[in-house]
Amino acid sequence: MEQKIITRFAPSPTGFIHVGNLRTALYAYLWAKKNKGTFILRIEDTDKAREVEGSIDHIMKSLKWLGVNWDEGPDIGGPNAPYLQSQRLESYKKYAQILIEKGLAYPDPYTEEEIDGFREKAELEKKAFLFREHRPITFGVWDGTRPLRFKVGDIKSYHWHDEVYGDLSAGPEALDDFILIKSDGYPTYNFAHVIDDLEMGVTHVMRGQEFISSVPKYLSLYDGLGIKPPLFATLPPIMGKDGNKKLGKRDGAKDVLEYEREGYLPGAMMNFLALLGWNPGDDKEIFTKDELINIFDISRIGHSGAQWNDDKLDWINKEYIKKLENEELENKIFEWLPEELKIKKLVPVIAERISKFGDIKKMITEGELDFFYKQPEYSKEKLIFKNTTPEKTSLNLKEAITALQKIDEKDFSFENVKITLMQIADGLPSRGELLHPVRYALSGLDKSPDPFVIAMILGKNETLSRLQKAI
RNA sequence: GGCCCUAUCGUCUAACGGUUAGGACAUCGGCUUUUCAAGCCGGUAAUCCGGGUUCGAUUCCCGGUAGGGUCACCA
Repeated sequence: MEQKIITRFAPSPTGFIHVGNLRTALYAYLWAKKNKGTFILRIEDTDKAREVEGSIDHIMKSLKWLGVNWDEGPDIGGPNAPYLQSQRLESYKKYAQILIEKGLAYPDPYTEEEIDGFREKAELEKKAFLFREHRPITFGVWDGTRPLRFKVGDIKSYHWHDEVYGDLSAGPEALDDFILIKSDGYPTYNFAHVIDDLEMGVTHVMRGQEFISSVPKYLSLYDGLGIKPPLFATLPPIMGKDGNKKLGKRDGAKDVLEYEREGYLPGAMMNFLALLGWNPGDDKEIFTKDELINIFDISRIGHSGAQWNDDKLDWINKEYIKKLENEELENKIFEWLPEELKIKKLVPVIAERISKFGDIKKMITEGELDFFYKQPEYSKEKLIFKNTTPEKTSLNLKEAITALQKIDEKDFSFENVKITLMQIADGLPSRGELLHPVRYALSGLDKSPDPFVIAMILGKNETLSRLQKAI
């Protein structure tokens, strides 16, 4: 029988998880679901100094919004509960004890100042700082008040396989006596995640490429513990939109819930995130969540960093808006509209003009929609098309009114208005001589939807009255 | 500085050594009912450089260069 695939996402509650980290969660989720496996949410709250109140809820809300649902986690429990590292201290102590007994862990005898001194010296000599070069000859007894360090057994080069990057290796410089348990009793990430992954049966560790250089450390710990490491799948970095820097909160990496507030669809965000560093191998770019789960494959994750691209995200989101069923589209758009603009006929006009629902807010503040519910104000001069005269314009408009008058109110559709107006316009030297003043009289805007749509939405009476007024 | 990773249009990327180097976003031009949007059609645009290996390198190897990561009692 095949081994069950178990993946996890393990954020620390130090604020919101930005969109870059969220991709890691997504890939781990997709891989688990594709293999009918388990996706675990584990909270790495071992740094009490950096912990931000409310983060855990915020993180869970973010994942839920995106549609990344966990099978085991702090809120729903699971066979390996608890899923908060701060509640798993006994486990770490147990394994720390094992390492101490093997002679592979020892209390750090130095003060922080002394270590800073070592570090500065290394920097001055342009060398990497290695604690093991200062390893004490004899180890004291660990009383829990000193940091507990791991003693690297074999100082050697490590070679390992990564599911994404292939065969990797690093020299002995990558190995060091890192801290297992801090002086406050909490484990470090380096230690805790290894123990948790072991106890939770995690088969694939997916994480950002910033952890590659630490892998030899983990490998040496697995060796010391005498356990087989899980498979590693390292993800390429996501770069910020302007620089080549890794995407971080400083350079604009946003909270996903910020995108929710801007009116992006979660499916579109998932789609976009999936494509940032992964591709299906063909030209398809728009996927439903199920399609993504079905087609996702670790082997097609790229190796190089991808730049965040809002344009592409907007395009994908628009594709998602186009796919929305009428009723859902209407509901979504109405959420952003004031009462007087909740006009059914307006929905398609707005829909084709936005790439995210937040754009509606902009349309409203810039007055682009006002004319749909109130008589616009405009200048007389602009009513006249290019070289025509006021007299000619008003003559054309009168002809239009007469023709439109003949359409029955209930037949005042886009098509009928268009046929009627076009018939007159085609008889003129330039169609604009009629179409421009009509459009302008109805909207009062330099840029607006076409006159037929506007007329259809306003209805026969309002349309005629505005044209009359223009004359 | 040590160690590590990466390198195809502006951006995301495709191309199990043999392609007119493909697609998408963006951009530019045209068309479609005057403006805007949408849509359709079309254009511009890339294998970082230098050596090998090979009949043949975007592809494999080496070296440069450039970018990124890491060297915490952070994860």
